[in-house]
Amino acid sequence: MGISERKEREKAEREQRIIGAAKMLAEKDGWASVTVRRLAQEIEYSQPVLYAHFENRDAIVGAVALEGFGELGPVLRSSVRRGASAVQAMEDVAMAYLNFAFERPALYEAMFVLPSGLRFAKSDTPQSLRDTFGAMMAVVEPFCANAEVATEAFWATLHGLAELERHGRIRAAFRKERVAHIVDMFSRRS
Amino acid sequence: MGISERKEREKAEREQRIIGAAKMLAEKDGWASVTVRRLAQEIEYSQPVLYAHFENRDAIVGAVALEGFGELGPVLRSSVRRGASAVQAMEDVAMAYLNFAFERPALYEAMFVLPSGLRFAKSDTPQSLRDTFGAMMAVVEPFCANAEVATEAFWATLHGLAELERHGRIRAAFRKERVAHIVDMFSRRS
DNA sequence: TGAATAACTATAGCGCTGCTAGATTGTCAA
DNA sequence: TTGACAATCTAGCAGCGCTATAGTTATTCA
Repeated sequence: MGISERKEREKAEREQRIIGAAKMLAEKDGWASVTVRRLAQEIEYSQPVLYAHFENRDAIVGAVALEGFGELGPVLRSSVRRGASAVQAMEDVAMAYLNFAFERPALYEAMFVLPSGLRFAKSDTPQSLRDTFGAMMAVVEPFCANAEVATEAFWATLHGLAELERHGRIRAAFRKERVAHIVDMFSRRS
Repeated sequence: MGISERKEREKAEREQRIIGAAKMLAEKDGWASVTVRRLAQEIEYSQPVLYAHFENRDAIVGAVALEGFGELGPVLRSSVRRGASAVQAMEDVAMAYLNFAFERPALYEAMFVLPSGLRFAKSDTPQSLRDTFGAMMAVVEPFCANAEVATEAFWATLHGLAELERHGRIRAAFRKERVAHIVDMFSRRS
């Protein structure tokens, strides 16, 4: 039955094209301009075809978000310089996180802001999500007794910094000072 | 010229009714269900009337957001218990901030997440926004040399905690532990 | 007081959205 | 070749933000 396998392959391919088109359009013109109609046009199929792949528009955002986590984890891990101290490692991860948020705003938005139907901190949390959390925990762990709680706090701080700066709530010019401050705080033994 | 004054009064009244209706609908069914049509129906005028008050839908969100800041500042200030130590004061403000975010999610969303056209950290920043920032700075100041940067970091942490928990990214059950952890960190002299 | 003017408000419509029922086309087994 | 099934498209619904235009009401002046 090579036929059904080919069909499955083609379907997976098309699904990837939808996700790619969504990613591209979102990065280019923002998520508001990512409409099902435009995506359909992009992949050269009619609108209803998309609903054979995704339950609704949110699910498409969710698929992009998942790809984002697939990227963010490795980005954070590889951001740590060779031979870096534990403090430097934490600073590297913090800066890498913020750079990711600012350089890929649409992707970041899909991952953390838009409704996407993704579940976290639950049994069905995908591996890439756990990996990303793990990458952050790796640099927090050396300093804290309760690593999970501390990592959640660390993550929240980075997310808050990214969001407030992205919305112009805090001064972009002082990003480095803020990172220095929070790394200084998180890197004290307790 | 009492006539034009009466008209101005009526217009201001109607504007308040629009904002009130938006707030109410948003809290009840979420911002997605706050449509210009529904607001028009709510205040018993036709749709175009709303555009005599606000440039567009976002501006209505912005007006609600501004009211939110008018509430949040005083809430934070009055949250500090009488005779509280500096550390307790910081914890009180942190908890009050998170409670506000979770108890008034729609209001909080308007203030920090949705596009609202509000400017921050600029010369035209409204007083209520400065007040809110000041309320947070008041509890951070005693511990930090660069109070503004530290306050931005503190605020970012609280915002991150609120958003990640609201989206189910971190475990709601550990809120208190996280707050204890971040207060512990922020309340060390540097 | 009655006509002219200005201010206000409603109707109706545009182009867009997410989503789907039903018709149509293409594919494959009998 | 034909019938069944799956894949796909056409066409449409109800709703959205927003606005041009028409109509009504209130105000002003002769």
